[in-house]
Order: sequence, then C-alpha cells, then structure tokens
Amino acid sequence: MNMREFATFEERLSAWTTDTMQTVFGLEESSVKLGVSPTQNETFGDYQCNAAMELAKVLKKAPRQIAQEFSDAAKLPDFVEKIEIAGPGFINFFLSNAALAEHIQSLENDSHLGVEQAGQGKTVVIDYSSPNVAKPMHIGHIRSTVIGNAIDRLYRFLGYNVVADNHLGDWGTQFGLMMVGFRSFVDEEALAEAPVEELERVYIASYNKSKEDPTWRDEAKKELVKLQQGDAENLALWKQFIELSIKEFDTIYDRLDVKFDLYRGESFYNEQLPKMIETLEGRGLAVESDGALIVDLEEDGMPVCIVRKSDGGYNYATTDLATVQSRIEEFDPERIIYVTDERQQLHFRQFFTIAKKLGMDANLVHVWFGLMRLPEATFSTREGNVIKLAALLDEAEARALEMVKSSSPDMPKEQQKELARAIGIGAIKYTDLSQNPQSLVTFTWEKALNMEGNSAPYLQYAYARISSVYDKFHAKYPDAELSQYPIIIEHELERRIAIKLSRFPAAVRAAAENYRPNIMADYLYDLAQIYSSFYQNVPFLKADEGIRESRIRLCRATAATLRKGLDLLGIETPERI
RNA sequence: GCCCCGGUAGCUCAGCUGGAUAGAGCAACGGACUUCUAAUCCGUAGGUCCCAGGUUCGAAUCCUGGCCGGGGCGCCA
Repeated sequence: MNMREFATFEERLSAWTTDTMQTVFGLEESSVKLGVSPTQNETFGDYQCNAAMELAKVLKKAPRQIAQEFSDAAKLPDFVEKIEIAGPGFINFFLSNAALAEHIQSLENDSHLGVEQAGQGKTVVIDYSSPNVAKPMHIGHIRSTVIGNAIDRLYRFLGYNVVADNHLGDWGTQFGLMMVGFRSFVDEEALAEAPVEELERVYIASYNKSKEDPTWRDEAKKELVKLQQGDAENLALWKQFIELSIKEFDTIYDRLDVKFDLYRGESFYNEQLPKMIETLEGRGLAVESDGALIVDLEEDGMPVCIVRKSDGGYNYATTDLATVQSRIEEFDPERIIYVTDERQQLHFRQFFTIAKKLGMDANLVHVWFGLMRLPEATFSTREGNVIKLAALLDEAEARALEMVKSSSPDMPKEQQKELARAIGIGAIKYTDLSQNPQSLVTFTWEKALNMEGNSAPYLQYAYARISSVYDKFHAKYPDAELSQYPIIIEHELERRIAIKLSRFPAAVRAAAENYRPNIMADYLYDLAQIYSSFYQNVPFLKADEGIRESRIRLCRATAATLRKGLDLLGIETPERI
C-alpha cells in the first residue's frame, strides 16, 4: 500500500480492507467491491464494509461468518479503534479519536485541506454562460453562469489547468435585422443609458416589422450578406453591438465574481467552417439532402444533423465542430465541458458523435441543467414575465441590506453595503448551486432570496461566528500558542466535526467528477449545521485550558474548510456579519 | 410517434455508483438571548418515496410497463 501523505481515511481503510479480504479469503481480482463507504448513521461507526453479503455466494458461506472470519484474522490499522459486525453482515469501523485529532492537525498546514492534486498537468476547457449578444441576461442565464463557474473553480482547485471560455452568441441571422433596425429606430439616449436593453428593443421592433413587411425582410437579408462579406460599415456596427454587450455582461460578471480566460464568440471560428465542411464531405460523413448538407446519424439512433443550410449558411453544429477542432489544436485538453440547459441535449449528442467519427481526441462532456420556470408558467419574452438578471441581483442586495441594517445598525454605511452585496449575491448563487442541476427548478423570489436555514447566509454566518470567537480568544489570551496545545477529541460534537472535516476531499472530488456543485453545497451545509450545534451547546472560551485551545483549533479548521468550500462555489465569506 | 428529464412531508428541495430506523429548509406547535454574534440552537408533529410488476440477502435508488408534468425531435442557437 503506497499512500500519499494526505490520503483520506476512506482511501486508507478501503485499501486495507481490500487487501485483507483478498488475503484472508484468497480472492483474486473480483468484481465485488471490497472497500468501505461512510456510514449513514453514526451509531454504526464511521465507515462500513458491505463485502461480506456480496461474497456470500462466491465463498458459499454465510455473510456473518465471512465477516467474523475477516474480523478474527485482521490486524487492525492503527487509526481504527474497533470493528463491529452488525445486522446481516455489515462490518463497521470506528476510527480512533487520537488518529482523527492528528489528522485534523495535519490539515492545518495543508492549503489544499487534504485534497489531492488530481488534475496536475491536465487541461480542461469549460464553456459556460455564453449569452447572446444584444440580449440582456435574464434569470435563465444564471444557472449556466453560476454552475459553470463552480465547476471551473472545483477543477482549478484539483490542479487542472482550466480554460474558461465564454462562447458568446455573436453570429447569426439576427444581425441583418439588427442592422436595419438599428439604423432606423435606435434611440441614442436609451442606448447610452441601457445599451443592451435598447438593442433588444430594436431587434424586437425590427423582427415584428419583418413579419409584415417583405421589403424590410429583404433589406435585412441584404445587410446580413454584406456583413458576412466583410462590409466595413456593417462590420463596425456589428462590433459595436458586441462591445456594448460585453461591457454590460461584464458588469454582471463582476458582481458575480466570474472571470473568463477567453471571450471567443461563434464568429471567431467563422473562417474555419468551409474547411470543416470539406472534411465532413471528404470523410463521406456529410451528404446532400433537400438542398442542405446533412450528416445521417440513424445508425447512432439520432435524427439527421444539418451542417449546411440550403441557402449555403452554416449552423451551430458546424461551428461547434470547428470550435472543438480549434480547442484541441490550441490547448490539447483532456476534457471539454459544456454547461447549457437541457434543451440542447440532442444537439450535443449529435455533434459529439460526429466529432468522434472525425477522430477528435478529447473527452466531450455536456453538463446540462433543468430549465427555470415560474410557478404559473415558463418564462417567455412574449409573456413579458422575464426577470432580468441585474434586477434579481439588485433585489437580493437590497433585501440583504435591510437585514444588515437591522442586525448591525452601528456598522458604517459603506461596510453595510459591501456586506449586503456579499450576502445577497451569495444567497442567489447558493439557491442555484444547492439543488441538483438536473432538477426542474421553479423560480420563486422567496426561494431565490432565502437567507435563513439552508442558505448561503447561514453558512456565512457560521463562518463569521468562528472569526469572532477566534478574535475574542486572541484578545483574551494574547500569548497563547495554539500549536502547543494538541487537538483533543472527546465530546460527541467535536468528533462529528472532525469526521466531517476529514471528508472534505471526498466532497470536492464527487462534486467535480459528477459536475454537481450541489454535492459541495450539501457538504458545507452539513458541516455548518454540526458546527452551529457545537457552537451553541459547547463552551469554547469558558472551557478549561487545553480543552479551550483544542476547540479553538477545531473552530479554525472548520473555518478554513467553510471558507475554501464556499470559495469553490464562488461565495464570499465576510469576517463579520 | 420517438428520445431526454422530473414526480420523495402542507410547500420548496436533498438523498438515486443498491445497504441497516427516508432527511433538510419553509410553514405549524413548544422551549432557549445578563453568556463565544438568536441570520442561531433544542424539541414536537408531519411520508402509499406517482402506480404496478421484476431483479436482489437487501430497492426511494437498478430493470420493464403505465400515469402525470417539463423539454427536444432538418434548415434558430
């Protein structure tokens, strides 16, 4: 067994049980899982091994007998206090308090809190947020942005070289309508005030006019062709649309603390499209059908995929293929992750399949999430029930400010505002991140702005309380050298915190591997709950010397974990609330 | 018609790589602030895990078939 320095108890124990099982029962490589998993109920111990039940058939023995023979033959690792056989044949392991204490102490000096740098030397491209130019971001965009960003942060923390790319929708037929619309009825004043909103208004007006006025429609088409052919004037206007849009998107990203490495819109890959078509044709993958060029995916159980329209224009499948090609050549990624809503599943399955047929060598992953809808209906611009992202953030900050004002009336105004920002934005993010991404989500203001119970402010509050305790400790005992007092695990709540802290790496890994930040959110909420109970029921500063310092150290370890975990979700941890 | 998701407490949701008594928050009820921050804690109550079969020592979790709800299915992205 060659274990790295900060291997988790679960890893060490699993390696040991696997090894021991194989030796005791003379097992070769078998399909039976011989490792351990965390128990769901702490009265059963800390980890359990379920192999005895599964081995019953293979070994032709009763499960409990297998468990007993294992237990009799085994020489327990030093970090295990005792082992118990229960129920039909569960083998339960109880970690020793001393080993737990020592483990938590060792984490104090590890900036990665026991998390292995599994991504060293590997690159992953994450494509997320990706709003359309000239359309304001609304609450439908928040999921891709917030979930994508959390995945981004998780992978960076695991040591991956992450390329976060905002694949803007900056190319397409809508720009013809934009051009003619803009020239005819843009309101300069409105444009200066809220650029993207005005651009959207212009687009809608132009679109509506095109439906009744064929001349207008033709005009739009003409301008689109001019743009595509590189007409200087149209190109300049188009660039203006993009600049205005990005500028406004960036104010949202700043508020959300989301940063991209690249802003490469679809237009970036434009010149590569004809070559992509050539490749597809050359490989015999693309064939003509009804004037369009398609890839037949019937044998893959999917409908055909159009790669060139009958008017000669390209679609998104082509762009996406060119994008993959380009990313592979430039970054050589081990994986490319796309974060979009569920409606695009078929599209991704199609172009992933084509990419594979073309021999593109990267692991393509589509992380999709359920659509957001209102209790009474789905969102639609036509219904006018779209909630702008900026408005949502404003509301969250305003509501948080009310709470800050009432709970900290003496705090300077500026500080109150700053605090309200961190809390309000945190609450919004957490709401999205704490749910299974694939669930359908119903938007309610009440839920989005929840600041009690399972919410970001609850976690932030727990963190702030620790900071406060820590400060008071130092004020009261300015000369105390914490490192001279060992961590002592005695109280049940101390033990529960220690166990939970030791499982942070598993939570990080599971969240990253499954592309599900809610696993991290769940973990943190659990930890904060245990801590809150600890805080409320066990004295720290009033405890005797030794116990006092030990508990402060546990607090500090908890704070470090909460802070890092929340950071992985993109949520700030103010020192005071 | 075909494909993908969801259906768990009054409401909003976790849990779904099978494990031993199904969990939170909100709402309800009852307690705890001269104490380390009550955005908190402690407790009570609340469940045909959509239905019916199947696999298994063991199913909310896996399989099949239904029923509801959402989404997608050739020139939008």
